[in-house]
Amino acid sequence: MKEGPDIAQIGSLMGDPARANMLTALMGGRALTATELAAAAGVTLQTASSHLAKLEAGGLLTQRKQGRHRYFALADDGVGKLLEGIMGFAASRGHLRHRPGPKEPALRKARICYDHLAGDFGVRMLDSLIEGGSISAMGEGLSLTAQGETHLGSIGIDVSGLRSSRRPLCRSCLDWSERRAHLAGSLGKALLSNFLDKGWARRTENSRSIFFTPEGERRFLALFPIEASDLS
Amino acid sequence: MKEGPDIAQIGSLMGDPARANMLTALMGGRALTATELAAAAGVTLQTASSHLAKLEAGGLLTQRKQGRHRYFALADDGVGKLLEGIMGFAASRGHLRHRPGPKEPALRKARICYDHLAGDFGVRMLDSLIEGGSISAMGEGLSLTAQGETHLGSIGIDVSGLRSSRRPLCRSCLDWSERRAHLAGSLGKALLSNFLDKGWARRTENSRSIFFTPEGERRFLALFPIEASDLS
DNA sequence: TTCATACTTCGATCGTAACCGAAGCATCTC
DNA sequence: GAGATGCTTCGGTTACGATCGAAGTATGAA
Repeated sequence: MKEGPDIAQIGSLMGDPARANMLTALMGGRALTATELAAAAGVTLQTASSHLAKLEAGGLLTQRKQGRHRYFALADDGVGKLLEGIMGFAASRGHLRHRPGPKEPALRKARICYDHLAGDFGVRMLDSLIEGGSISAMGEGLSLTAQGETHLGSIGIDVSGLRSSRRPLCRSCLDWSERRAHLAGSLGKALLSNFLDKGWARRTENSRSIFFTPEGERRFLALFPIEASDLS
Repeated sequence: MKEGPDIAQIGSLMGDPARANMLTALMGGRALTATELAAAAGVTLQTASSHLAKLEAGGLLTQRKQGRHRYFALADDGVGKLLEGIMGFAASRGHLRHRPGPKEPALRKARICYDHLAGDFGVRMLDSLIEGGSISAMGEGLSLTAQGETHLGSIGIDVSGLRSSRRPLCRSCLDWSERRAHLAGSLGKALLSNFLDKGWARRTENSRSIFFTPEGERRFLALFPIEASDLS
């Protein structure tokens, strides 16, 4: 009866609304200070501090001191993957915090999922890469083709450099808003960075949504075309 | 701030030890009555009833009335997948309920993971199928080869029948005890059923562990050989 | 040094939810 | 029908943990 890993510990860590809000905020990928996280969770600084200590002790967060600030971030991309998995599940059961605020549509269109692009744009990008033969899909697995390596190289992605990292190049990640897969892994991260570097898009403050400039959106859509017969 | 799916709801559902024990018990794959689950969780029947109602309302469980019994089971394999994901994560962070009881080694050797084989034997089986060319792996994706279809057909697995189901044939599932992948999906389920039908192994009462008979174990190991140069 | 900012620790309050006893339904057996 | 079993609902207790005020520590600025 006392066998196996303990679900309850991490469950209760994520089960508190304040902590869940903090984790969701950190899914934005960048490290945040205790004060910022307190604001995101809607609690005072003392309370936030206590929550953050628990999350860190639980192995979900890491802390980095920098001057008089303490920056917190998700411990690794395993945490991000887990959170996205739970979000997808929660969405599938209708557990939405659905006061469909003004930022909601922007979030569905394009947002950051830990370190890569998600939402409508993220799903479209992967679909287009598969249709164009740059990525081949097998079950839940994705792999970059030789053609894809050339293609992405021409955009400015150094694939061979990514290959040397310990992290998988391509991973599929279930998108909670679209209920379909988008591209994660080091390649997904590199692509998003590429768009941000080129100025096609930028992050927004205090939200996980990604804002595409009109020009950036035009170029993105041109770069990742999809079949007209899209039924969604 | 109030954007996206609500992690906290399902987090708190799994965060209570009694409920976590119930869910873990149901990972055994078979439906259990309220009384059995109360015993598994170590609470009285009234308390269990309340927990079960919450889990059902949260979409994690389904209920089936049969006579004066009520059988509860995981709502679908999405729940199983989620739970296994969390177990793997919890194990990776050392969140074990580790009073390494007498049943622990048996659980690591062979256990049921919702509906398929996990543990050392589960990992070995997948490794062997990949080595033998029956399954090809690409990233996290798995697919059955033509050779594999013939091979498994000779054991008595009707692959074409499985293909017609809506559920994916092959899926990789991260094993929390071995920290490597084992085979899930409808094929994983069919293989386990096959072993049970042949009498090679049987389920144990009140535990997720799978007991192999000496003869069954011999045949299993012969059927799924692995390279001698196994470093584990 | 003095003051301000960032954060943690302590202590006390308070609400919620887990828990069980007892009573109430439902279903099966005889 | 009467009695047993399986489970739910109700009511009241209890304990845990989330919360914040206040005080304490660390870092930086003046």
